[in-house]
Amino acid sequence: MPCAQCNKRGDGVFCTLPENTLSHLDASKSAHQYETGQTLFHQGNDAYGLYYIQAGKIKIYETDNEGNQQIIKISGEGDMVGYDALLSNTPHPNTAEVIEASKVCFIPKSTFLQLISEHAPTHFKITQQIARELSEAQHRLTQMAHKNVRERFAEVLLRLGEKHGLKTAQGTIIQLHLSRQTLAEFIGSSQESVIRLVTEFKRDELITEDEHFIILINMPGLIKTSGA
Amino acid sequence: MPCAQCNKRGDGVFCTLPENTLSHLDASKSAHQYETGQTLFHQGNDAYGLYYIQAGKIKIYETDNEGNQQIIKISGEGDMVGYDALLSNTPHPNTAEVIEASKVCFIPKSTFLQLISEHAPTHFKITQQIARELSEAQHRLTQMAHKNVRERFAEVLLRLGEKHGLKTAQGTIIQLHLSRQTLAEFIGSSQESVIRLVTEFKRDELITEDEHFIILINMPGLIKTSGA
DNA sequence: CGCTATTTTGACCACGTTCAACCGCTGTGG
DNA sequence: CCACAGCGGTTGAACGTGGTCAAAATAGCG
Repeated sequence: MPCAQCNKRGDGVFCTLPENTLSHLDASKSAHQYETGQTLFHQGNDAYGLYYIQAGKIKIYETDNEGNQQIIKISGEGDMVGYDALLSNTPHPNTAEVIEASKVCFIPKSTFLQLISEHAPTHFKITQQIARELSEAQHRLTQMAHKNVRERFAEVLLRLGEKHGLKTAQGTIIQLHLSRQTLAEFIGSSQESVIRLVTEFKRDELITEDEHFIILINMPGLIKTSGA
Repeated sequence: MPCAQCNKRGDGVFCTLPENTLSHLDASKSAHQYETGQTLFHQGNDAYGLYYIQAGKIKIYETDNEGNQQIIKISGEGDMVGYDALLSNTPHPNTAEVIEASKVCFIPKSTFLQLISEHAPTHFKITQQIARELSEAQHRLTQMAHKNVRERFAEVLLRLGEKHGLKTAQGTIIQLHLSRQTLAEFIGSSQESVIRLVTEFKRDELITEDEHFIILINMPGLIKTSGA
């Protein structure tokens, strides 16, 4: 599929590219289909290019030297993946694992770097995005340091609801299959604690579950529980 | 002082600017002296420009809604402050407080944005720096989530040693006056816990103190204690 | 020299992790 | 067709880290 059509989707970083740049992008990019469990790259790998998600879900996580996994984020349609390593010119600081069959475009490093050096508005949009992500990461650090597990869990549910939620009459359905273990890796906690919190949140009618999908049914309650 | 001379110091982001841009910078910038306790900006303030530290130390911290302060970093000579808000076009997500008498240059937002839009190499250097900072923030998140207070404290001492340390025969002197409370705000802990850790680390001959300056005297031991 | 802020120490307690056992479901092989 | 293994989820109990509270010691400072 030519970029000219494809780029209308997504977060718009590449929206303002002129035609000739777009065709150059077309020529050097490649698309690939990934299945659940595959990885785009591993922590420590060199960065060879930028990944752009056309469809699917990708989990970005960091592993510490004791093997604990900390989920940074879950990216979806229209998100870019791997740009941090490209830009800082370091190995990937984290791993990108496909958690739902995905179609992903790959843009080689040289093409990407040339693109941003020649097209300032696109470069600026990317800078903006990283700056926003930096603020968010620092905010999460503050949360992690000072909030207890219950508050962090409520917070994560709200964040997932915003990015991956489908609003229905019933509530906001988080459209991700997440095991208790995975949820625990989000908030830096244990599987067992997450289980007890889910039970509690259901009892307090903040959430329900339907076929492994968590549904947020009381946003104000969750916001209050998150301590915001 | 003209930028042409001044910029030779610092981290080199503005190194490669051509003469005419540099003189424009000269014309619109202003320098100011700040005393301990003053702030450059408060969390929630709009961003009016970029701050460039010529001398001194500035503490960047985020305050949560319960009043807990989480220190993001301590910036010193040659560091830029406040660029995240400028670039993401949001209010400052944190507060910049002077902790040691400082001389700071101020570059208005419009000048800065024009500068990076016209001079791609400088823009790219800034993007690189933010990307690196993003990686670091995400790494700290992982640390905060999975390491205990002792490990985090050792880690913070090492990080401070790298950025603000003076290597002597005696060891690495951290050239900052930091109260126990401030150290606690770094690692997301309590004053009392830090006190007990300092006592312990001294007993184990990892550190000593001289006039409120912490001196790292056993780097390998600290690295081991940090769990790396 | 008194007043305040910071540091220190001790005691207590709660949150949340860890360990262990158990349930329910699914897939696999005898 | 049933037995059994394997996996995710659930529950209970025990323990430990580290936060909180209170009070004393020390250091700064006008």
